[in-house]
Amino acid sequence: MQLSPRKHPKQARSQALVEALLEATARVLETRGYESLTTNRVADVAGVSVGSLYRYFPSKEALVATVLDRYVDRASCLLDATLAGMEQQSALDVTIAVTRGLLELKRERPGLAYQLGVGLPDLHEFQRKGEVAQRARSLLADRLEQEGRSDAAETAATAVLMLEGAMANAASDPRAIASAALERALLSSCQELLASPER
Amino acid sequence: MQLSPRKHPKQARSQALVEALLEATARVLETRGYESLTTNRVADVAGVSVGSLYRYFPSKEALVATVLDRYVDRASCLLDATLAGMEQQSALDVTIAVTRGLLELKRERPGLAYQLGVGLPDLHEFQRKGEVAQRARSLLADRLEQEGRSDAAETAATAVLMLEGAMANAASDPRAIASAALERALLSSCQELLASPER
Amino acid sequence: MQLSPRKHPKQARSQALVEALLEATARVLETRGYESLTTNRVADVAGVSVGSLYRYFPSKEALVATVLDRYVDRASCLLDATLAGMEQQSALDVTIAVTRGLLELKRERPGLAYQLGVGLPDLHEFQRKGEVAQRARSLLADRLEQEGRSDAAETAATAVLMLEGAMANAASDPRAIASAALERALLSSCQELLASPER
Amino acid sequence: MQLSPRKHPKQARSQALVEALLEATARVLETRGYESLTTNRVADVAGVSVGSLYRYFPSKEALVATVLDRYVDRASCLLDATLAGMEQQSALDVTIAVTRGLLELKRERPGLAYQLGVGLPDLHEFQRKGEVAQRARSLLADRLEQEGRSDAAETAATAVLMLEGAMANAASDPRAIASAALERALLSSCQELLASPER
DNA sequence: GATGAATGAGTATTCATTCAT
DNA sequence: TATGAATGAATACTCATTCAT
Repeated sequence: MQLSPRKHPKQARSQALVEALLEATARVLETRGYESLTTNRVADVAGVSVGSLYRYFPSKEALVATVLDRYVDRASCLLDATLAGMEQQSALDVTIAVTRGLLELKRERPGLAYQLGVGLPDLHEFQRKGEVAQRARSLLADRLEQEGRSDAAETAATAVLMLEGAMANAASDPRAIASAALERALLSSCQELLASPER
Repeated sequence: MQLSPRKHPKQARSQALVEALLEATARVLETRGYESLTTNRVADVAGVSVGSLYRYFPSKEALVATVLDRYVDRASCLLDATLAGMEQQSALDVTIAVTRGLLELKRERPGLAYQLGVGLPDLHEFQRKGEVAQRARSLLADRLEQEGRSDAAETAATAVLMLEGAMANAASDPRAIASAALERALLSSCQELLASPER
Repeated sequence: MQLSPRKHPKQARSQALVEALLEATARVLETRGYESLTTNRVADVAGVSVGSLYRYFPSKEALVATVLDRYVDRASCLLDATLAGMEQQSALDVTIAVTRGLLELKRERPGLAYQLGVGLPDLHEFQRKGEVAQRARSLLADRLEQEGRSDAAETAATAVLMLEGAMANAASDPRAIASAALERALLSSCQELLASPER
Repeated sequence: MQLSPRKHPKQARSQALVEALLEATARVLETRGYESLTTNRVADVAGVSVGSLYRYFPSKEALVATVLDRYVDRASCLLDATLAGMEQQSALDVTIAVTRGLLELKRERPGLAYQLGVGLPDLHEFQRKGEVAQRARSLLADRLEQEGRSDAAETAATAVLMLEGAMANAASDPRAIASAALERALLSSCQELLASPER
């Protein structure tokens, strides 16, 4: 019996393949956009055959959807993590913390953030795209309501849409998304929107 | 007796056809996105044959580019019109006025605004997409510099990116783009970003 | 009652139209070749509408076939005219005379001769293309037989094919078709082929 | 035990496919002409899908150009081979030898020879069509000059044009191209044109 | 399992032909 | 009758997906 150098050779290989494909997809998305993403190109970049691609992903859309899923998962976890220790804090503080986190996330791979944020067609398979925004919206609405805001839902929706749009758009320019000015601007708009009691 | 209802029957027909095609293009864009826009579909929706489409537009891209052009033209004129009577006013006031104008424009056809804003691939034919944002950026930067802001360029870039992204994203949801809260939020973020001297 | 300036105004106009179309067809053939000949291009060059083209010619092929017909007719008449006064002369002399005549004809519009000779696809409508050659062949064969040649048919076929091919090909280069050397060469090959009793 | 019937299965298959496509192209050319040659028809005749055609040939023109290339290559090699042992011989003898060789080549597939010779439109991709004729012309001109002919260039041009045209045209009729009379006629016209000092 | 050649439905575009004005 | 805008079948080519090796 061998000293398991790898848990499950077969599964490990599969996993590596899947990873290579997802990374290749992300890279093609960043460099060429969804319009130019073909399964053959992805397979090439990943260094595997198209056949292998189709062993692990049933369609081109499923491939991209998985990249999206992971991104959404990370953002969603980040949301959870941020929320974790902030049960007692204000909607504004939470929003600021979340915004900072998401900004940081998007700064890692601005091109990918941009393409996943605004470059995907509206297909059934890509529904999760809006998931984080939705969660953030309802979370924020709840808090605002707890804080006695009567326009909680509306304000939350607005804030999320604004922040998301601004970040996704800024991600089209790596320098813009990285700028401190953007961060300041986003945070101050949060403040304006959330800090004060409604007028 | 009617007052010449049509100047030139021929031209009127051509014009009607062109309009029908552009409107069909806009509709297909709104409902299916660029990815699913085919020349045959546009011709179908316009109620004409593909051949007619190609009599007036040399390519699919030219067709979409014309829809884009018109939109950009309207936005650009709006920019000019807004600027016209505001030579003496502050960067903030001008930005607020422009933002209101653009918001109103995008409220007309949110879906179209969304697709033209973020749904087009980066083709040479669609270069004008960023034109208004660019003009707005340099205009704003100039004003800010006149007002003595040392971070004029950066602030202008940030403001435009934010506003543009926020509006385009909000346009994906007709109710969001129409909401008064969004307008308030955008304007207050303008205020935050532009009103005060840098800190 | 008017002093008929033109016999039949209507017919005259029609005739002018037909001529314009045929000349335009010839010109397009010369300058662009059959591959690039479109009915719209011909109508443009003729200065009339496509609709008018189709009033007088049922199809693109019919149009080209008519140009071909006229050319074949001219060549055929030339053949008749040449033959007319030569009933008593040798096969060689007749062939030389005919060759000279055809050469002269092809020198008028080398480009057209070339395109009609070798540039047309093998369509049913263009069958007359080979007519002159066929007539020449049988005529020549008869004479040779009268002169006692046992290989009359074969020799006639060979001579015609050679002369026709050589002339059509040479017509691709206006200088070549016009050269005295070509004429000398063609005539001497006639001599070689026809003058002597078979060996 | 077989002696490696196939070196590389993969390569062998590709090669077979390419051959099937080229043969199908030649056949469609022979039977229908370039005008009627479509990629789908070629693929059908070859018994493969259009997609496969495009795996090996980037365009319809490239496909036909390859058929042409092979033909031109064969003719060009034949020219070289014929020339090889004839350094000391007369222009006439060389021309006769080359003519005989080309005639033999064209007799293999008269229809293909005809279509490649006169049935292709003047496209950039088909430039090699005139290559053999050009080489023959300059080769012949050189020899004639060495032999003291003052009209070397002109005579060479005429001879080549005549022979080429005659052969291509004769190839339209399998019996004609195969006939001994044609060969005799061509050779005697060479003789006439080249043998004697100019008159 | 992996491969990549093969497939063929789908898309942009052209052009002969028709027909409303 | 003349016009030329409109039609739509046909063609070159692409790319997601399959399957024989």
